[in-house]
Amino acid sequence: MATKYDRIAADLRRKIQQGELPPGAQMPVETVLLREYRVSLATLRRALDQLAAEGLIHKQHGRGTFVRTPRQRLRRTSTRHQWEKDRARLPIGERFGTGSAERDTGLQMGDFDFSAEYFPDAVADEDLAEAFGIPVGTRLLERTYRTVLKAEESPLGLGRSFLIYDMIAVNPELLDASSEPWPGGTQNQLYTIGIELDRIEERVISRPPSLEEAESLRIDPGVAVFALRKVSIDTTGRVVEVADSIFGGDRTELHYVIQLERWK
Amino acid sequence: MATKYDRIAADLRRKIQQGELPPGAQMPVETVLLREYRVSLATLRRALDQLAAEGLIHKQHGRGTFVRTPRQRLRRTSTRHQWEKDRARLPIGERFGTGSAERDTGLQMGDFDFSAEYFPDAVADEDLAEAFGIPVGTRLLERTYRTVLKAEESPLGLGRSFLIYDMIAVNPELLDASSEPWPGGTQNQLYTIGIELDRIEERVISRPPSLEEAESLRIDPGVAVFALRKVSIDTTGRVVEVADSIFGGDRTELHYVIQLERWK
DNA sequence: GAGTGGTCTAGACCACTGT
DNA sequence: CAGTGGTCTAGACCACTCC
Repeated sequence: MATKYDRIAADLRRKIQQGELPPGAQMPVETVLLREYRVSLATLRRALDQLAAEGLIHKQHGRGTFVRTPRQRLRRTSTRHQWEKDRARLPIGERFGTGSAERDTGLQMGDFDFSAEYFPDAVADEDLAEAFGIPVGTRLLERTYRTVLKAEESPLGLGRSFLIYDMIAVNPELLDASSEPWPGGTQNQLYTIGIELDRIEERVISRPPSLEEAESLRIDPGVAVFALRKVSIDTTGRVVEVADSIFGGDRTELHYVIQLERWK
Repeated sequence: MATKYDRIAADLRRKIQQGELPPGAQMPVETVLLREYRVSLATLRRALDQLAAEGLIHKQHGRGTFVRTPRQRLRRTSTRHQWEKDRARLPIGERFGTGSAERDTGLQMGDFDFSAEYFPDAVADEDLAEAFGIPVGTRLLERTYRTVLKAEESPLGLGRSFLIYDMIAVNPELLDASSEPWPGGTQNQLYTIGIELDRIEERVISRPPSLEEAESLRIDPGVAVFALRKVSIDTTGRVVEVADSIFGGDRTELHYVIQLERWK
């Protein structure tokens, strides 16, 4: 026999998928469900936690439990990098207005709240030193990003980017957080100091969110995150940027195109 | 104040990371931990479930709870596709011996148990029909794979691949499961019927495992899986293969290289 | 059969949100 | 303050593994 919590979860899942409990609706409160299913609180909560891990419902302490709008997963494409490179040398007027996040989501600049903080006194720890191929303790510019969709409460993703301080300091504008959001993105910033990217390497793992990540991404218990490390390598083979991003696992879809060389 | 289960989980995590509870060792049994931390069973189990979700421990009903060997995450690279394409036209002797899974892991053919099942009477459902761009009901060859590392209990991944039946039937060998593992992989199989791939598109999401997936991948409660859909497109623009793979989220690392075009 | 983890109960009390 | 979900307890009984 399947467990009680499995059967309760399956029953509620069916009610959601068949529209009996429509998107946005408040779920019956725990006391009602307890009466309805005649189980103990622990059993009921286990069933609800299962649905929350699937991203079907969203529990809010003190407010209630709600059916999630079947949110389109945010698509993050690998072609964004070539697209960004193509625009990096355009005049500012053409760079302005939309960035790669807008391209991926099909939304406009104004739909986003985009906030960045700059920390010009970061230093490379062991992990970053290895990723860059530089000595531990090298001075870095650290930038943290948080991209929030105005229509929603929770950020799409969190990001931390690292650049080698001495490499970029030749353009003081790049050290200044008030220039954000920079039209054309990082690849244009690098272009202003004569750097062209050759390739980008991305490494993706899945893991449970940290406490802070779960909080700021408004992740329900049980939902994993994508942790993505992007390493940008320029045409001379140097690592010029290392960036770590976190995306909610229930809201994100990663999309990669691998172009193959023709047979001769 | 942090919760009790958070403090217990943090304490045990520290003991594991500091080597007090070494990899492979059995964790103290629940009754001991209950005495040690003076909490109720539900609280203790919540702490242990948290560690299991992180992949630090592995619970086995009836046997005990064990510290996981800090297993290297299996790296699955995007360059494997180009590598496989380069080998697709080599004579059989050179194709034999190692495939792309071996290349990614650095292991030899003999380290794997590789099993495949063929279902020549599959038909395209709505989802597959859309992915292929063919009518619903079109006949497909479905192949399911399970790659098991002999040194470990659990499979590295599960896979289901779909090919259009009429497209590949011109080479009857391709319809025969007993030819597996086919030296040179799917790209060589396609080469035998005159198909060259132009590009591969991969779509990755994270979600909780189904009951069957959790069972066959030996996934602990709370660990998410990567669900990867690979779509292969040939030089004429046709979709020639659609393959879905499932990887344990705590054991897998996806690696992508995005090569950029030079500025002119 | 002894020992392990898995399910489940019936409660108590706490913390957060809104009015 | 009323109403919601979050934490926690002290038990009972079940299911699986191994000797």
